[in-house]
Amino acid sequence: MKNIIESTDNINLSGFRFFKTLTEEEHKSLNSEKTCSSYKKGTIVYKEGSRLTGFYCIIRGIVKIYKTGNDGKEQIIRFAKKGDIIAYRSLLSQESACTTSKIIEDALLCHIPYKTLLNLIEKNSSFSLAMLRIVCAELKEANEYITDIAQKSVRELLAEVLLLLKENFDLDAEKTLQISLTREELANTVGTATESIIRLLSEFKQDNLIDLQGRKIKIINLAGLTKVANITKY
Amino acid sequence: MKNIIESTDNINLSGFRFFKTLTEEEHKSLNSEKTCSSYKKGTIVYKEGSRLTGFYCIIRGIVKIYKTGNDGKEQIIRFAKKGDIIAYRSLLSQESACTTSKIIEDALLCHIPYKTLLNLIEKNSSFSLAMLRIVCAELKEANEYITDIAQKSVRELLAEVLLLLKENFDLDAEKTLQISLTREELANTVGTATESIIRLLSEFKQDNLIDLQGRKIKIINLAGLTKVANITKY
DNA sequence: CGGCTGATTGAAATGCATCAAACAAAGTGG
DNA sequence: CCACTTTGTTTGATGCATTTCAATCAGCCG
Repeated sequence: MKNIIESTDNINLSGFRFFKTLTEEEHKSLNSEKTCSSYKKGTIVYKEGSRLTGFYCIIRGIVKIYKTGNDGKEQIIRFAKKGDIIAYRSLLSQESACTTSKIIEDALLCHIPYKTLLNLIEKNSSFSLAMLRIVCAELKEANEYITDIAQKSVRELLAEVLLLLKENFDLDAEKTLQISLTREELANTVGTATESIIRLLSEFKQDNLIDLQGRKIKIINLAGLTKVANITKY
Repeated sequence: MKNIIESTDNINLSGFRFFKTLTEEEHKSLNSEKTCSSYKKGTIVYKEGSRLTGFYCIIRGIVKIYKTGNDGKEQIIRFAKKGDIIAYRSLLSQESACTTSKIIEDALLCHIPYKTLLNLIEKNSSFSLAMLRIVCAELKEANEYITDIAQKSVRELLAEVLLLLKENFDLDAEKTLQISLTREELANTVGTATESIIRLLSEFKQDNLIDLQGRKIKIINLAGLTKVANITKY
């Protein structure tokens, strides 16, 4: 476990939105039953097929969650960041993990045991409802992504993914996307070939929609990108 | 509401697996608070954007759940049958419906008010857990579908969809798929053009994987179809 | 019978994947 | 600290699966 570089047990989860509904009592036991660890970029938190002992709450850093297709190709399902929880789906279903999760930006995660989760669900109906709403929100996004991936061209999809990343990870003062992905990771999100991503990105750059410097992506024409993405909402 | 042809309030929901965890007391109030109605093929149960007052449990019949893409094309998310519940996702999130659901085989549905659902979640933690597991199961399938749709060829996908339909709706003694879809509906499930479905189906027929008689699809070579679908599991 | 929806086939156009090669960057070990 | 290996990026050329457009046909209903 050389990739877990420090053990930090003085984290308090009470501030995270996910645990808003807990009583003081519950907060106490949650904070004593959790285990926080820091993870280096590249570390795998859990693998497809492994048994899970709990779920994780992300204190900081970014995690990519992906499935391995039948041809071994990775399909990125989502990126999780501060405040998000991961691994809860398979845990609740009491199945082996059906995704792999990998740190893509140095992270601090809290592990919360299954028993603690079950206890909260049993004792605190507000928590259950909050939990239900989280799963429902993720299901909604999954359904929307199915629709997009099934109907849109790679060009539209890439533009949309850039916009989604912007929503989730924001831009800095120079409009640079605050998540750094390889071209291959972008390809594995969109479900296309790395070369296609490269070509489309440089087309977007030529069209003055974005600017590129290595892995840094600046979004310089939001409206234009939205148009390319063929999005009606927002 | 001319498409609701009868009102049947003598249905007892206690037998359905979804309500297994309810106490006798809860069964009673559930059965008194629900409203059952019969729907003709073609009827829309609820539309994208509409406000929901409750969710539905399917007593019999088949319902297709779809989203409308930005170009107006319908993307079928799933087919629901006896014992399944629909509309619960948007209801729990307290949002307008983000899918449309349409009867594709004459159906009998029970409407269960939001209040009743909330009450069950509040009072019965076993029910909450069961509910959570249902949403998690649907999320799992959605994630798997994302991976397939993003990575597989239309040919592989169609084979897989036929197999999924077989799992969910079975075959009769003559190996005929017990769900009848138009070519367009198949196309809207796979996310492709109707013409592609037609061509691929007749290729499958030529390869003696399936047999076609109008909308009836017979699966005569399960192993072969599985191979075409490029599936490792099962 | 005409009108409508769904199914089918053909031909042409194209978006995207694949393969190949070269290059850049970054980390490793002597 | 430099050669080496590895990993990621880029560009070009080619092929193919799938879309699109067009036309015809079959079945069904009022």
